[in-house]
Parts: sequence; C-alpha cells; structure tokens
Amino acid sequence: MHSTALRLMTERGFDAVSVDDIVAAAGVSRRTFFNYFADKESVVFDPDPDDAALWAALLAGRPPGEPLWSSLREVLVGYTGATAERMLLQRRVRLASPELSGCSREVADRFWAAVREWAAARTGLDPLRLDLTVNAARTVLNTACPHWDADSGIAGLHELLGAGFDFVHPSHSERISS
Amino acid sequence: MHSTALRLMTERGFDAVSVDDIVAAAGVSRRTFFNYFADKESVVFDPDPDDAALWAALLAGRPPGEPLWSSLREVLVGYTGATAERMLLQRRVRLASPELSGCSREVADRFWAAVREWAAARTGLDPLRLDLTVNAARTVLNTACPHWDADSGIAGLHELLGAGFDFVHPSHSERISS
DNA sequence: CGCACTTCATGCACCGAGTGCAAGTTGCAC
DNA sequence: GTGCAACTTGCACTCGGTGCATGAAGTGCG
Repeated sequence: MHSTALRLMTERGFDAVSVDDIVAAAGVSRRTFFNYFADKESVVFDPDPDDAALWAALLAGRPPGEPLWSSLREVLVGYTGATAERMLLQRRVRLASPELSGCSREVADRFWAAVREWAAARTGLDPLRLDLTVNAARTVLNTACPHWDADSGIAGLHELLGAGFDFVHPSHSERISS
Repeated sequence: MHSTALRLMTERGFDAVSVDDIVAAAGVSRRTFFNYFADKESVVFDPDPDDAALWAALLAGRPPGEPLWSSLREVLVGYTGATAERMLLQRRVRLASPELSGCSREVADRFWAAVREWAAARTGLDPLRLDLTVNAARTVLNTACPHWDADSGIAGLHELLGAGFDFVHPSHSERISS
C-alpha cells in the first residue's frame, strides 16, 4: 500500500492523488488506509516504525563531550544515510508535487521530538537556546533538501548538510555542551 | 468577521471553532468567509493587506552595507513591533489552541517570500546560504514565539529575538554581505 | 472438533474544510 | 430609468478524516 501510494504520487503529484485512488490501486478499503497512516502526508514523511530504534541508536552513539551542534550534524547524516532510499523517493515525490513546497518538513515530528529530548538530557542549555539549536538543525535539513540534486545521491545531500551546518553555527554551542 | 473569528478562537481554541461557527457569529455566509480568507489558518496568520507596504518600507530602510543577519533582525523587530497587537492576539489564540503547536508559522509566507527576494537582490550569497540565512531568521522567530510570555509585551518578544539572533549567527554573514 | 479470544479489515454514516458556479443584490455612472 | 461592476449568497460537490459496529480470519485450548 505504501509503495503503491508513493508510486502514484511520483507519477501525478501529491494533490492529484486522492486517498480513494490509493486504496483502489492498492485493493484495500479507505478505512484501512487510515488505520495505517494518520493522514495523507504521513505516507510521504513518516518514518518506518522501526526507524525509532535507528535514531535512538544514533543519538546514544554520540561520544560524550561532543559539541551538540556536531552531534546533530552526525545524527542527521547517519539517519539520512541509513534511510537513503526513502529520502530519494521522498525527493521524487516533492519534485512531482509543487504543492508540497510550502511544507517545510522532511522527517517526522517524532524524530525531532526524540532529538530534543535527547539534547535536553545531555546539555545544560537553557530551553530557548536548546530549541534554537535543535530547530536550527531542522532548518538546515529542510533548507538543504530543496537544494539537493537527487542525481548526486545521498552523498550530495550530505555535502549540502555539511555546508549548511558549517554555515549556520549557533554560537558557543561547543563550550556550553561540554 | 476577522475579530469575531479571533475572539471565538481565543475562547474555545482553533479546532473547536468551525467555519460555520464563525460565519454564524459574524452574520455572513460561509462562502463569503472563503472570499476573504484563503483558509481557516489565514485568519490567524495572514497579515493585514497593507502590511506588505510596511515590510517593504522596513526592508528598503536598511542601510546599505549592513550585515544581512542584522538587517533581518531589525526588520523582524520592526515588523513585530508595528503589528504588536496582532502578535499578542495571535499568541493568545495559540495558547488556547494546543493543536496549533505543531504549526511552525508566525507570519505569512508572503512576508518571507518578500524577505527572500529582497535579500537575494541585496547580497552576493549563493542560493543555499541565502536560504539558510533567511530560514534561520524565520526559525529564530518561530522558536522565540512559543517561549514568549505575552505578559511581558512586545518588548519581551524583542528580547527573545535579540537573544536568538545573537545565538544563531550564520558564519561570515557580515563579511559576505558587504 | 468446537469454543473462546484477539486482531484486523471493512462498510457506513458522519463532520469539517474548501471550491466552482450560477443567481441574486447592491451601488454607481450615465 | 438602463447598464455595469463589485460583492454576496446558496447550493452542490469533492476530499480528508473519524467513530462505530460488524464480520472475517487466525490462534490457543480442552
């Protein structure tokens, strides 16, 4: 069902594919679709259920004392690398769906909620600066993706991420996160 | 109609107020509502029609040679200052509407499109870094607002904006925008 | 085998957002 | 008055999304 939906969306674009189209093509009922996906956007942006374990491992694997900003970069590189096919597929859906350009979201909120929680437990940053840092990382990802030429593969995205993380560099994040 | 809608939303929350509620309370037809607002969210987030002139003046008023990052901060301070009542009202709607917490948007896309265009014409930044800078500014605003205690007035927001702009400081933006 | 139990898909009725269109209504210029 | 433009309205319709009850498998067990 998932792949059917994504196929239709890459062919026709997000808005041009209704939920009825998807369930008809996938041979399931409309209600079943909404048992699996919270909404239509979830088809594109929600991670595999077991991705939670993946990003938890990535977060847990960051060496103690590493600057928060560096940790965020590495986790994003690791996560997008491990889910490269999904990222590429997603990119194709976006290219076919100009109406999604206003949607600044590349990975699910659950991911960022986990990141924030992890960062809060790890650093002594005040809440404002903590949110600024995490949201800045999110912005780097969300800004890099539209500039990403999918033909360059996931390495191309990682290059953009690296440049973005170097460019947007919240001050003092190394000193504070020690 | 606009004030009626905002009043209902601050009382009951965004989702708990249907468009039918609004038009019934305002004494207009449902269709007329959608002649004035593109969608329900526009009631909360869209600017006054003549705000466009305001932000255009703010952008045009930045001294030549000023670092892009500083310009963005000053424009945001100026804009939120000039529309202080709206910002405060908006904050109250958000507080009454937990369902809006996932919506990272404080001012309309039109505003940011204008900012981006202005910045593109003004600086020699490559597209990626340009988007990173503008989006970082947007993130600072969107992050500051949830941390804003509306009782502190618009000055409280400006304090958070200042701290945010100081903390998130895209590298070299002074040198490049010269 | 028959029985209970859970799990999952399904149909159905329903709500709310949003659009297209055609028919009015108002007001203004001539 | 007539004509015209701008605005409002009602209506029918599409689509996304939810609550609920039903019913079909599949599983463990005596």
